[in-house]
Amino acid sequence: MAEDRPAYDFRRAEPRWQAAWEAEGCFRADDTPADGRPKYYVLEMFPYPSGKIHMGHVRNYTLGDVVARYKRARGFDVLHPMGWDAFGLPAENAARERGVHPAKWTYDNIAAMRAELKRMGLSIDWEREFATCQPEYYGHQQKLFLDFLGAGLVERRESWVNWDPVDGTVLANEQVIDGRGWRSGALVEKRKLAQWFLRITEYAPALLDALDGLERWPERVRTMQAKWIGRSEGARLAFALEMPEPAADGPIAAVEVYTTRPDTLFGMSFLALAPEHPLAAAVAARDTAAAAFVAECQRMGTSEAVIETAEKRGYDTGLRVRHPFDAGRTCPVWIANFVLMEYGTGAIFGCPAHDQRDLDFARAYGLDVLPVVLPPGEDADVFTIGSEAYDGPGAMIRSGFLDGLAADAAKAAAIAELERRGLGQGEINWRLRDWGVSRQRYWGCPIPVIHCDACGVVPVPEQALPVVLPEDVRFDQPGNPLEHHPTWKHVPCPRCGAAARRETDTFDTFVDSSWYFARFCSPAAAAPVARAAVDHWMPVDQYIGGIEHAILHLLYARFFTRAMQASGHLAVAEPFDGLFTQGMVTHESYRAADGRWLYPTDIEVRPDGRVTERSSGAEVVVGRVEAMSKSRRNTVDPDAIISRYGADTARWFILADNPPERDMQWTEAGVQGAYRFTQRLYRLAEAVAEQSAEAANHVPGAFSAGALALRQKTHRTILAVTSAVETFTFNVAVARIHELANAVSEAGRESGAGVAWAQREAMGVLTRLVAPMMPHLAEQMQTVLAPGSGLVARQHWPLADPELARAVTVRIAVQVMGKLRATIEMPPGAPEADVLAAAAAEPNVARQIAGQRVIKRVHVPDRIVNFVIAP
RNA sequence: GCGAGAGUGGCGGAACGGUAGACGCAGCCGACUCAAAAUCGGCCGACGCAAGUCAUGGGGGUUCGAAUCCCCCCUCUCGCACCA
Repeated sequence: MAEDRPAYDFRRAEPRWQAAWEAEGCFRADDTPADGRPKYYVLEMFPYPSGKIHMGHVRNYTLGDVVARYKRARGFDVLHPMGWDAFGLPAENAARERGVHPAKWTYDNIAAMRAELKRMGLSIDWEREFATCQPEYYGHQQKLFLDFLGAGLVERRESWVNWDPVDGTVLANEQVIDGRGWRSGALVEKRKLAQWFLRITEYAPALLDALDGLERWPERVRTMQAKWIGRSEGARLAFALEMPEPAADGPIAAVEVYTTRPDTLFGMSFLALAPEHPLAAAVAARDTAAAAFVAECQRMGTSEAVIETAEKRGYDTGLRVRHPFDAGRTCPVWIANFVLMEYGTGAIFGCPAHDQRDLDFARAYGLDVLPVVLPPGEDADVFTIGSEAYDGPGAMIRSGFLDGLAADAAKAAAIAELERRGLGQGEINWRLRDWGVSRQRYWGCPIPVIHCDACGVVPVPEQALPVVLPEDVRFDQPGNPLEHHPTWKHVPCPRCGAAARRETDTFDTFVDSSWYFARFCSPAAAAPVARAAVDHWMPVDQYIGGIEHAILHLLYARFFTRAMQASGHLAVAEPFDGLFTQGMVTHESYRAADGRWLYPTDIEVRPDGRVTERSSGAEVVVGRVEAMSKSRRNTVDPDAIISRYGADTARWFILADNPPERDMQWTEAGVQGAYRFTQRLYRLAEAVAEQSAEAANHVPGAFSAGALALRQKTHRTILAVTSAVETFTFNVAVARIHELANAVSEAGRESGAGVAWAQREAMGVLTRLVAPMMPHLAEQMQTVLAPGSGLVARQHWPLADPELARAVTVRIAVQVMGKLRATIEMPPGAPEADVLAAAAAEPNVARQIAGQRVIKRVHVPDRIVNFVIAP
């Protein structure tokens, strides 16, 4: 709890130091710096301006600020900008629900959040700030799109969207709840629309291969991206239909299938089509039951998670396909709700014995299960499949010319045979799909093309950019306001001059966030980027953000950077040299007896441990610790925390609590502990400054044992904290800082030679070690310890004296049979014979090995001795 | 459903394959105080008088030695392409 008159008054100090940094321009960077300092570009994922900053932001920007301030202290020229991911659905929802214009809502939110971020004392170059909803930004994005179009990286084609038939609107996946539109409650349908795609699949091999070079990315993010890109080797083959099926575009005689398991072709028992497959549509055209089934599948929406978790269902079309290797054999053709049109060819062959999904489907519909891969050690005559498919290695059985081959060899043999018969060929396939960027919404960057009846799709000429969103739009009817606007879309064709229509779709907001990091290098440039600036600053040296962006945002940004490279905007292929992904901020949740969620500020913890509602005194149920969310009301307002405890306290608690890649739990007790530490450090600085005033100027000739020990602790702490900051283990850095502060306090209890000097040295080091984490407090400590010596924000990171940091003795653990029996103190690097002798001489050890035969003596220098006794 | 991670005292966590529990929070005891708060000092995994034994989600394995490496399982988290 904040005392009435604390020793360190953060309420006065924090604004004062923020003003001082601002006045001295401490955090400004140049687009193309002239001095020779090495560059370091620190970037946190920029926020969506939702209205207020939340603890996730505080955590993200604290982590980034520690890196930025630390690197500055290490002599780097640091670029640390901030902006706003300002387009998106919530602004439009606010417009529909409250009648406020998206632009006003967004800019008001930005103003509020900027003020909150500034109170955190972040070392940001605010002169580079921009919002993606400004024409000065998105106009350049339109230029990039036109360049990509010119480079062949853009395509227009049809794809499926979620359609709300009542609201007459395309729905985002998150707006589809249990198959119904969130606002209308109407059953959602899938609809085909012509849309713009960026051809990210063109870069699939490059995006996959380059993952190996991203050594400063978390392994798990690289793994997730590799799996997402999903390279697979298999075969594409055609199954001839027994009878061609008439269809609108002419009869369909065969179905193409992509498979990674051509070795299991002899185990095939059915063929399954996606509900959107052309053959499924052809069957549905003449078969009302099929049409009903397809329609039902289409009501599931487009989300893959929903499709794959739904019960596996199918419809037997009555059609049959011929087996490619077995002329006499045919298999039924089903339409199945779990087959995805977007992957492969939209049709699969089912081998239930060796694929779990196929097996579940076969069991549900009584289809054959034919094992063709025999696991090692099994007998072919009795081996059967129960409820689990077998996808391990083995030898082929009941597979004609493949019999006896191992599965791998069988794949190659099956592909060779398909090619010989002209039925198919080996193929490398990618799970990654092209990036659909069209959105039927107002609050986004307009796609800069014009549709002309005569000329087709015509790009907006560059001199006509930016295509600016109209401001006079109405949200009182469903659908896209750009579509309804009386004049905006009506323009002459740039090519022939005839009446034409603007594209009314806007870009996916992922496009906005796919190049902002490049724009930050030269935010005022007349082109998307100034070449000299991006060449200097890119790539981002350290990117920091939530793990939830591990795939989409980071993959799109990687693709965009390559596309910008291909179109000559910059030289690098990869945007982020180092990546750190932080965990979420969580909090206990509270519920009243009647089920209402309560805010942490609504509750009270009684001395007896009971938790009650502040207003009524009624008992409160303490729920799980969960990610902070408005719906559960388990949120803590950063602004309130900063007002009550100060920015440094909030920053310190966030860093001290746990490793930053893990979820952290926000607790009141934790914040209070952090607050007490800020006060304690400041009091310690005052006490040391007072006691050692006369010691400040001359180094003592001699140091007592205690003074020397403190000096050693100080210099070891420099090494430990440096290494902890470098490895993002800030919680360990905090622990080491606590230890040094404890050591300074303890040293104060003796009065040996040089103690005061050593304490002063320690406090000077502490000031600079805490500066990246608690920058305001560090400045204040310095005014006490070394008045008039300038801003800590401009000072160099402390250097450890290697002589003082070196260990004088090491403690070696002595084990007998792997169990600890004693520890011994030895000089580092002591000869093995001495160590073993000392170890064996320990009474506890001697007792354990007396009368036993020692068959092995393990000695790991400076760490451990282990005596192994004969059994 | 598929893909990727995580799990250590009452709590957050520390620990190059080498003394499990650093540091902090909470708690307990003491000092200061008329008293409380703040502050300062001490104790603090479980069982045991002790020697010691047990203990890193559960079960197996590798090793002189496993929180750490391997296999199986459980629970939780993130992602699944129109939330950002």
